[in-house]
Amino acid sequence: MAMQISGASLRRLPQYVSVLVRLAEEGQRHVTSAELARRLRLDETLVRKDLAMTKFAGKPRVGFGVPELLAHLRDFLGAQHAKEAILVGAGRLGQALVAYHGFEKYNLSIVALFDTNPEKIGGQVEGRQIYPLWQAAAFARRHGIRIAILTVPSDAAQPVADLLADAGVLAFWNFSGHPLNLPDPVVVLNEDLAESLAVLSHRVGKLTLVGAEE
Amino acid sequence: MAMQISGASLRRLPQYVSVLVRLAEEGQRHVTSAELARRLRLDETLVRKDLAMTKFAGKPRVGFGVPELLAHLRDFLGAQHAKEAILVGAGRLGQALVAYHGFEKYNLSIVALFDTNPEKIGGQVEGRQIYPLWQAAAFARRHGIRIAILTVPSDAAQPVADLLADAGVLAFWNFSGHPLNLPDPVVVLNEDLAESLAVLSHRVGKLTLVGAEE
DNA sequence: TAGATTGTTAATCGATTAACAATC
DNA sequence: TAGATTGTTAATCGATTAACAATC
Repeated sequence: MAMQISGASLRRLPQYVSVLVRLAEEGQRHVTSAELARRLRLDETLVRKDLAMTKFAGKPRVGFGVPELLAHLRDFLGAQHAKEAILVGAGRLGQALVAYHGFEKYNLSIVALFDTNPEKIGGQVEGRQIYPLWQAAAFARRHGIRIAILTVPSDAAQPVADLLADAGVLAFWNFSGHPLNLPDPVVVLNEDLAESLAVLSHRVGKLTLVGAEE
Repeated sequence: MAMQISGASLRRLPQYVSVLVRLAEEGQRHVTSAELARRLRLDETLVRKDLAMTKFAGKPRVGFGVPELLAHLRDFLGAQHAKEAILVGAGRLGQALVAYHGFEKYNLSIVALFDTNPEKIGGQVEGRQIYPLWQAAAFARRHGIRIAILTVPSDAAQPVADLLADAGVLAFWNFSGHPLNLPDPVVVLNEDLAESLAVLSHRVGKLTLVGAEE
């Protein structure tokens, strides 16, 4: 019992949140699963299942309370606890992530950046200091950091992750493209642009064969 | 017949490519499905199925020819045709993508950037010119651009995509976080950091409950 | 030949969709 | 009450894994 929510369901929750935000702005009090499904092009049963997984109950004949569901989902998504993260690799992608304001919704803040480039060290990005990489593990240990965002070159990913895991980091958001190998309780979320690009490239290849018109 | 390859399989192909590149550098001539599976933590049957979907045949008792399979997969992933893309939204994420050199492997080049910010217009990123947004559709039409990368704010995503689709763009790589609604032959690949962050945030939330030690 | 490894068919698993009973 | 909508159980679908026959 207490069924674990699937990754696929979890990925849909932010989409519900974003629709609910719009509905709340429009002052709508309730929404049906059919309406949510229509807006997100999902099956309405799937919507009810997803919401049921978060333990939120709707009302027959009425639907789901918009502000209540919104608050509930935000809470469920871990927005209740403030979380601090460090970012390793202050290149363009790293800087783009620091500037991305989507984190705040999840109560996640990037408190420091680390890099090996002497020209970057000592600088700031969006008000956060860039420190030398060798200080990262000690920083994580001292501040009890549990989350690290890796935007380092792929060769550096595994050694950096090992160091940080030793220092108590429990979750890695890995943009390096190199799959990480870490002991069990550690959470790794791999983000690989090359994978997506493969899908796009292959699909476009097919289109251009078909679309030989003109 | 001529079974369509699944998105899940397609996403694994770049991983095979990256392992094969390493094996090729080490001078290894052949590799077994078991070895590929071990390195990527997959089931070996899955590896054989994925490769079979691309119509590449291995040799019993020997395995798969490393250079041949590498060339075959690159070709299958659409690396055979040069493809030109434009990028709309020259913010930090857009600039990070322009600087990301993974595209080249797929023979995809970003030929121009577009933005509404007058301070950015006329500037360059990695040698590519930034033009005013209102010129994007005409540019796409004139140069026969088939691929657009959207790194615009979420409100702007749909209207920009509509304009570009009208101008003949067939594929969108959408980083805006706003799901796009486009007529059928058009390929849309949504990349949503918020979805991934939801997964991470929820998993970390669980960990910190358990990890109440210390 | 014998045996390692492929390629493919069958079984399992998990996620989505359909059907429908419960509820306000 | 009647009927719209939820919540849940059953059916379907697709992807992964297991079993095994084909092959060099």
